[in-house]
Amino acid sequence: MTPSAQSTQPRRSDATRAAILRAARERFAADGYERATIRAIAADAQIDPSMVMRYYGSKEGLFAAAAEFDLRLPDLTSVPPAHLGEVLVRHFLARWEGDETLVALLRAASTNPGAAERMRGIFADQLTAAVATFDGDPALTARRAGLVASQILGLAFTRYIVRLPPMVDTTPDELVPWIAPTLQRYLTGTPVS
Amino acid sequence: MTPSAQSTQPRRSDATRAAILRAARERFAADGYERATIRAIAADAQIDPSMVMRYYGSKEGLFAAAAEFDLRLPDLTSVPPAHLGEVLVRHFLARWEGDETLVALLRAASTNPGAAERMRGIFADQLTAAVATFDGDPALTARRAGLVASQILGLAFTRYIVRLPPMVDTTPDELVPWIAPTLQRYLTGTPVS
DNA sequence: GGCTGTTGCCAACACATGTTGGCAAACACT
DNA sequence: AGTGTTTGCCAACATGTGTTGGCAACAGCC
Repeated sequence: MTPSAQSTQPRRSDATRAAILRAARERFAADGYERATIRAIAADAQIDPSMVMRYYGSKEGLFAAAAEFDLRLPDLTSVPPAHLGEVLVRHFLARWEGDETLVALLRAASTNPGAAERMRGIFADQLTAAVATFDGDPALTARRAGLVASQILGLAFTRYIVRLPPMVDTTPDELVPWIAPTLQRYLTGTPVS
Repeated sequence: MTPSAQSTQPRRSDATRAAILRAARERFAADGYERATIRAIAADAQIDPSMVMRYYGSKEGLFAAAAEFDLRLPDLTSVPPAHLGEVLVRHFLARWEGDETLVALLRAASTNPGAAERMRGIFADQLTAAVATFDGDPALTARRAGLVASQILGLAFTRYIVRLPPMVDTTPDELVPWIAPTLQRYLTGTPVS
């Protein structure tokens, strides 16, 4: 390790590292944490299993690196309040169609405590923070974010994990008019008793 | 095996079978399919691991027996149409608070294809059938059931699996007025474009 | 009593897993 | 050319897994 700035020197093994990460994301998404073996990931990346250990320390470390995930939520203050729900569904659907990281995280969170913890962090921090930008009541804010998470994750769970036929066969454009009003009410509505 | 009626003879090992099943449900619910080992289940039931094999054939067979699940949906034709959503949330929350079978199924469905298949069957058959009793349009019926499943399973996933704080700290009575309108619209509403 | 089927446990097998240490080749740098 | 570091592979270890076969104790029945 160089004592001075070490972040900007490209290493010769960067390609290998990237290949491992890509294979890991694929396997974790397809098989979940325990079924995705280091040997299988290494085989996909066409390298030796011991390389994975050297570069990522352990299986947990590899998962931690592979499941780095940013919701990339847009600035909600610049969205017309009446369109918040629609913007959010569209954003989420677009965000994880084609990026298997969230599926990997979702599958792993079911059985791996560390993954569940990370999932909690992502939604508690990023989503709650976004909701807080336009919601005044701090007590309600967390609940609103939790409710949105329940519908969003339920959508992902039924569509990408369980693969319920009616949820798989429906296009995002067909889904939006159903889901958007739900999120809209969770975000800006008040429960009627 | 007796060639005649064999279903009504109680066996001496019924207590053992039941203990295994109870321990299996607990372990599958707490750890998921792969982490729940036959040895741990046998230890919980205070029995030898080989007994599990003799009575349930294999780990998959044990899971199949432990994850038998009936939603026990009420007759929806006798429910005032305007209260369908509320009745359903209340029913689901009551149904799986205290019964860990669904949690076991939910966890396992994330990584085990067979469990996912069973989950698909449960919701496709039982829920879609229930919706069909009051919904006229067959094409829409499946979609309505899928949408309800997405919110219901999302609720269970965030509350019992990921354990998002705002969803865990909320009582069923507080949850109902938020979730009920969602289900109500999925069941009887029409999407606005 | 004797006999048959059941219940239970022990020990072991075959295999897959995460993980480690050593060693050869390729590289970077003087 | 020479030296230290990095990259990669091979072989192996320790452990945990589902699963199997054999053998003792027991219950039920003639």
